[in-house]
Amino acid sequence: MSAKDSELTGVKEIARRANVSRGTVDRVIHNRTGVSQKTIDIVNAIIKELDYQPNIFARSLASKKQVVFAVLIPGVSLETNYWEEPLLGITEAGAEISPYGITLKKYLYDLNDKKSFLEQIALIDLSTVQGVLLAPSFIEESEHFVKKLESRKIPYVFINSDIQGHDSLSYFGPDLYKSGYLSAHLMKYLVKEGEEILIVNISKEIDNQHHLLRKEEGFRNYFIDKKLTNPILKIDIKQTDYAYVSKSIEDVLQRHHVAAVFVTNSRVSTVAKYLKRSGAANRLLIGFDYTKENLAYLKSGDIDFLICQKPREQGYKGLMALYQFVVHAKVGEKNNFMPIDIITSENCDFYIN
Amino acid sequence: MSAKDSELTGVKEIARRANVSRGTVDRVIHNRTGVSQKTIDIVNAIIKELDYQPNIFARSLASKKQVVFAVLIPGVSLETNYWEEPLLGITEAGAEISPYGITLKKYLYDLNDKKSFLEQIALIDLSTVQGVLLAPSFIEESEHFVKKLESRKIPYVFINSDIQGHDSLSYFGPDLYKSGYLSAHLMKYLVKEGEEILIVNISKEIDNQHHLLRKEEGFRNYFIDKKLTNPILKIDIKQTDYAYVSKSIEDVLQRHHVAAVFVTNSRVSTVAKYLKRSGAANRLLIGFDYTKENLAYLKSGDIDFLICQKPREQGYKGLMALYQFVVHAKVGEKNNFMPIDIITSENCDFYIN
DNA sequence: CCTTTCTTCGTGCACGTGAACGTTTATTAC
DNA sequence: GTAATAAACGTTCACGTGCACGAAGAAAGG
Repeated sequence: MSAKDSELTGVKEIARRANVSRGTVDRVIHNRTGVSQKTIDIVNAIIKELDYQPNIFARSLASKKQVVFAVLIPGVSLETNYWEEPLLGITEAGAEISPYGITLKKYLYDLNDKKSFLEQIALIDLSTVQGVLLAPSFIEESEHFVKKLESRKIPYVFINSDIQGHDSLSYFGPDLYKSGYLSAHLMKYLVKEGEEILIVNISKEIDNQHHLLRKEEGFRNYFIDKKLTNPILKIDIKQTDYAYVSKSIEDVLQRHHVAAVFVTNSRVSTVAKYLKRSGAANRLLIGFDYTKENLAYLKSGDIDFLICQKPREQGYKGLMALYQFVVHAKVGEKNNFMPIDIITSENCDFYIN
Repeated sequence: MSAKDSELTGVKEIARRANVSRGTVDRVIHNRTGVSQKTIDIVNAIIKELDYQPNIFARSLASKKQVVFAVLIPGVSLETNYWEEPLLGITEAGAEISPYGITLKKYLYDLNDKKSFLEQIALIDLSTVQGVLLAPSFIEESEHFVKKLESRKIPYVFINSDIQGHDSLSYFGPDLYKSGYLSAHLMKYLVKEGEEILIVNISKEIDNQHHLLRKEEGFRNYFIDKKLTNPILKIDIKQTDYAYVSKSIEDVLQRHHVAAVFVTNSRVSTVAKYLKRSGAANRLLIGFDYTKENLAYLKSGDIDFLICQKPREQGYKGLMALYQFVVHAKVGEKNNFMPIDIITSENCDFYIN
């Protein structure tokens, strides 16, 4: 750590102990050719023994190589500007580490369009990339992509939603199951026993987004765990425009007496809009994310609660974790669940995304 | 920014343009002696023109100097472990920047003892310190200290509470006035018009801690702004032990019919303890901070709301701001108010301090 | 045995800055 | 005017690492 240990550390010391030159040690460290297996083993043993950490200052000085991170997340869409926030956090972290020679390349895909996800992936030149930060919105395609990353030994960090069973460096985002669970908990307080509850999934790609599915699972399991008898209805709405959404909701509300609505993503404002216009705003409405539209309906009383999970921090911390690993070889926690913030009209003015 | 600009930047280029040697430029940059005023002016002009930013890698490589930051905050006390959290954030940031040669020196004082604050200050050897992160709990003493820092041109960052009118680099903490204001807002929802409200300040050094005073001010002003008629009582309790606190509260409660209690700091658990024991827990109780004790009373229903303001993040961001300034000469926002989180028994399990 | 080729390794320069040391020029003292 | 001193500036090495170049030795082929 301290500068005085210089005689006991560094490539020079390793070389001295191994009775080889600095160049040879360097070759071992960088897995370059031209070293006998015997020497490799000796050097590696000493590296391990000394717990050698390369001096990143000297390294960056000597090498003109820039470290490049690819960022693969949704862009802002017409229906929601949610993804502005993670991007802000990412940009902030990017600015912080840019003095250390890190460059970001951003690839923004359309959350409504699986094809654009693949297109953006195709644009990433993996041979020039030392790490990837991604939101794995489409399960299968993401899995395929991260397998490619793994085979190339490129570290990657998930944000916003996780894919289990893969060797990601870490995950920063909600505990999806628990956010659904908490939403149910909140709802229980405000509906009476036996009243009907409606779950609304709005997404062109519902089946591919386990994001929504996990939340629904958590929500339902709360009612099961607590042995509550409220009937739970559900609709999947695969078009995101207002006309289609409102019609779908209307359909259900005509046939059922729904006391509370749970929208599994930030599209809750679309539902709020309909409920308000149709004069049915007295129903309890819970949804996700502190977007501009949602905020307006929260303030007007049409949305009762918004669940929010620090989108900006997800981006910031996700990128930082990647940086800490790639540059400093520091491994942090694998799962980093964001707090589940409950936003109401009372505290919304003080919330920071 | 990029490595290719190397010919156009750096000390070498400055020297070339000024027709002097690198050594002379170096002397100007570091305000060392041995350069004529004329040369100094020329070099400085060029530095400004080129917007020269020293290469921190080369700098740290060449210089064995360690950067030292002093951290001056309260230690954990018997009554509250609140200060664990800022310290955690500080330690986390410290670990992150330690590869860049930053060392922390921690000076923990007793929040209940003004003398210990002065003692810790006396321990700080300012000639070895390049920056200070502090919680200015005692107004006058803090002012005196930061004046000394200013005269030595040592940058400093406030956390937790701010002192106006000083040249701090920045502030990370609550907008005290607004947190009082929001508390009042919450309280309004749950008391009826005309019911009596009690403000409780618990601290050995109330008069010195504008922390408490500003919160009270915000709280009172809400009721004034909204033209509410609830009588507002107040007690200052200058001993922090349970016996004394409970007696003080009991005193008031016997003489008044109090519907709601607002405790201006984390000592709210002491009040909760009394209310619970005395069987008077049906009163609304609002206080501050996500401490272990408070959490227990929140879950048991004896505390209704906790206002919390990211103590850990205050520490983390405060130290980072200091680092960004000292090492990268980056100036961020001066006032960084933390979000005002409302913790209830519903979301407390998901909160991150 | 000599030449060629390949494997294995050592040496030296470069990165941009800090700082000690050396050199030149200007100033002062006698 | 000369020596002594001070002021102003130039030169050089060091920091730890990456990388190009080339050397030494072993292996292979004739």
